Amino acid sequence: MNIGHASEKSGLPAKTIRYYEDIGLLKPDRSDNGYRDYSMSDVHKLRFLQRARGLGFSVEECRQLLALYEDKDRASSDVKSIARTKLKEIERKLTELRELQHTLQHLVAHCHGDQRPDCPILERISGTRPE
Amino acid sequence: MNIGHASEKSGLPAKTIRYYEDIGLLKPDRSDNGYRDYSMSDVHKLRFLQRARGLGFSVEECRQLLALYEDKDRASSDVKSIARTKLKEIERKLTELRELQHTLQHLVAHCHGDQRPDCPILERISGTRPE
DNA sequence: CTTGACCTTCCAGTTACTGGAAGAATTACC
DNA sequence: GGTAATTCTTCCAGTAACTGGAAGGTCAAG
Repeated sequence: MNIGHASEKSGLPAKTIRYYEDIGLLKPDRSDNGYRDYSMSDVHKLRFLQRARGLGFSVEECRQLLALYEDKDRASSDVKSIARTKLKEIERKLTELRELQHTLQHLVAHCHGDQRPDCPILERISGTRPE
Repeated sequence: MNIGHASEKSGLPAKTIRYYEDIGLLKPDRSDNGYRDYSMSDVHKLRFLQRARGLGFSVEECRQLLALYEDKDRASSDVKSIARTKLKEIERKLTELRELQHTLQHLVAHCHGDQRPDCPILERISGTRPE
């Protein structure tokens, strides 16, 4: 599969896909014509990268998460340790996202565009006064 | 409140706080000595920025979300429209985060570090085969 | 057989910070 | 009161993670 198709399947621009190769996140085969040739596994990685980056994980965190898949020979305790660390992070993100969700839901349901000077949107957005 | 204290309260480095001022996300008062002076409202904004950026929202998206608070005189239909758009985005992020969470939970619970060549971690991480 | 879409590499520009220098203001200690 | 450490200021340069564009090779359609 060439880069255009991989781009469609993963939701990442071709530019970004080449960049991820540059920094060593994946290394697709090359066809005889020199074109990159992406396997299904490559596409899975790209799709994962597209998601994880959009969820605020850094490229280095993504590299670690991909390594959980790549390093199947890694001691399972290492894998579990990394996974557990990331799980805590995910739970934090889930909580924060739900708080933001509730705030915006409240805004949609109750905001009338008035000038109330004590509008508490930000307090709740910022998590200072979680609902 | 000076920048060091605002940094502590918001979880953002002072450098980043000054940067956010440079690009117009907030404009704290200045004390007589020239030091920046942050109000509680400023700190709420900073805390919100810290969270929203960590959840994968761009600075421009954050600017829009802050505007929901700032522009209280904006027509409520505009506010609601923006909020609804962001709500869809948040729901997508929540779904993706939960999928990633389930994958890692599975990994912690069942991975034994073996060499199974058909290890389906990535398929599930990438959302190609959601659980 | 050429036109157009898609691929290649390379180099420069953008976004969102991040580090460090040089100097002024405040606080902490003797 | 003096001075040393801390915290603040601005400015300028560097990094991370892309993103755009040029110059050119490959390939499928008409």
